[in-house]
Amino acid sequence: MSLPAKVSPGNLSFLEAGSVRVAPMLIGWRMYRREGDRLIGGAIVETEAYNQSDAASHSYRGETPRTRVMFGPAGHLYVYFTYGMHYCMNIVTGREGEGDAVLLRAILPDEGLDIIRARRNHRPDHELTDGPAKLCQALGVTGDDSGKRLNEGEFLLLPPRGAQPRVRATQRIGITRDTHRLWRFVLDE
DNA sequence: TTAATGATGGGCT
DNA sequence: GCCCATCATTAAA
Repeated sequence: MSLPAKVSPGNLSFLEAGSVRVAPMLIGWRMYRREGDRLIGGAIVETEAYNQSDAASHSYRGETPRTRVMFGPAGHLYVYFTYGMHYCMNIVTGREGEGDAVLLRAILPDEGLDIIRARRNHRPDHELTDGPAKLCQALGVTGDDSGKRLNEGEFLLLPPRGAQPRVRATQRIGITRDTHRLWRFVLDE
């Protein structure tokens, strides 16, 4: 992709809706990270919604130093460290103070594949970015990126290339509370 | 193909 | 001290 230095990112105000509404809308949008003159990333194919009413959410027990950016304005990255070795990235949604975010669980990479393959230790292509921590590893995202705002240069959230794809809702993965909610959204072939 | 398990450290009770 | 919004490896079938 030959992207101009100055992109026109479009209006991200739709992120101010609640995460349960935004998470399915994000399927098909494209997340890229700019490293020098390279772009790394691709289309989002799996998301999960989290909010403060939700016992599985980091924001459930209120704002803490860790979750501060999750309670900030929409359109920022919330990155957390988990299981002693992994990072996961979220897009903050909703209104400031709500503690609302969408976890990015998987993308279909289409830019920077050589870099992604190297970072992912040359695993099979279908295992490069098919989990939240794999995605962060592939894009080189760490806790240092938490709080960064989208579409200000380094992280780009771009609209789908074609029509909005079909989306399927399922139960979320890897949580132990509020598991009944159908707040995981995947691209429906 | 699926199932079980160890790695590893910050956050919070 | 317990709990993870996980992953890669190994084992079983």
